[in-house]
Amino acid sequence: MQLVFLESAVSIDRRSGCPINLSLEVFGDRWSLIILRDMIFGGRRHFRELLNGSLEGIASNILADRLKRLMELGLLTKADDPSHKQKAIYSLTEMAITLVPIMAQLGAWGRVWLPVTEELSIRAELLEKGGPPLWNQFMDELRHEHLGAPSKAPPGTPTVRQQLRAAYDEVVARKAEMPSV
Amino acid sequence: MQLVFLESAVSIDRRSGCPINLSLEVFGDRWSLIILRDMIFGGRRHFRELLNGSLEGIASNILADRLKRLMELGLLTKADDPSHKQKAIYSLTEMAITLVPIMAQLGAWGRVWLPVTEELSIRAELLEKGGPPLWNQFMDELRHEHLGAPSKAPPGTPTVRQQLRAAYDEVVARKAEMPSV
DNA sequence: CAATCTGATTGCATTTTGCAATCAGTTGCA
DNA sequence: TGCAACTGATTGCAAAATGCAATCAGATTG
Repeated sequence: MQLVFLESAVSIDRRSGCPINLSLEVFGDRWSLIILRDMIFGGRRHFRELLNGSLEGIASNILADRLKRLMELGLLTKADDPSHKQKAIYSLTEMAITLVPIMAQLGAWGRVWLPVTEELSIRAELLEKGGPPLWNQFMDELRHEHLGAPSKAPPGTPTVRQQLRAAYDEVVARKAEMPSV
Repeated sequence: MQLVFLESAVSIDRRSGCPINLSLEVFGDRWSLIILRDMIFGGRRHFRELLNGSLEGIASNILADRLKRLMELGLLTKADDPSHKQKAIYSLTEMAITLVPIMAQLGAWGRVWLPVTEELSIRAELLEKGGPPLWNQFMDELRHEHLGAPSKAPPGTPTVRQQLRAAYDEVVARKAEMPSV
């Protein structure tokens, strides 16, 4: 940690000005992207939701550290929850919302080459098949949720997250019916 | 490190079967993707080329460790160099070649949000503008280079790597002419 | 007023990382 | 023949990151 990064208080190495290197310096660790994944696809906004909801079992000190770091890097913001004076709501910034295409490509690649489970990869499959139009719809929904942007969705259309959720539930239900398959 | 990963000798945690998580377990570190970037975009094939050529200055023990790991994960293969009995040539596998879209998206995102330098981001810009057709052409070229696949390129067309290199050289030349801009 | 829930923080042992130095075998050249 | 340079690594060591368990104080609920 040596050079000041942008105008924020976070410092990162800046080993080089290569975009791939700089991106790696932002999420080249085992947890940052997992947290963002849970916020983007799981809709989690609170510390406890992220702590207990994650399949991978992040430790609370690491979660606290990464949330702080992601805020300093400009990927998250934090606000008070009106319903509970100690509760904080974390929001994605535009910078984080535009990670959706990267998440989609990562998911698509992992689905092909790594030992994914069916119920957890159905979402990646849907996202891949939907392509950039679906990614854009999803990003618009996230802007509505997290940035208060006006919703562009025609009323009555299911949200992308609902579609992903429905596909997941369907696989889980099918697997429960036919446990041997 | 607990569970055996695929059929290889490498073991990784398998914290969950989520494709994004598994992808992160493959390159959720600061060096693996840098090495693959230098092989894909820089055309590097030897230990020394990777060691001395990288802008970020990887240490030799880390390079050795990551090359071994990437081989065990199925992203690289190693072969003897006929010209030198101690020299090894590293090749990308299909698994690694299909990272091109991820690299392109990472580069595009980093170019927008991080303090990249112009000469290092021109390639990301070109790759973004070229879109999937250019990515596919590039992947075909890599298959030809690394897997011995027949070349699909019409004779006389510049390779994608040549195009990227030319764009980089142009920026460097322009900046040398007008150092104040 | 006690139990529970909130978002953390602390201490500590283990693991991973990164730098510097070093290694033995191979090659090129005088 | 001899020796320097180059090959792909390996080793030792200090520093940093990680992960677990315990703990915290304030807010809310029953």
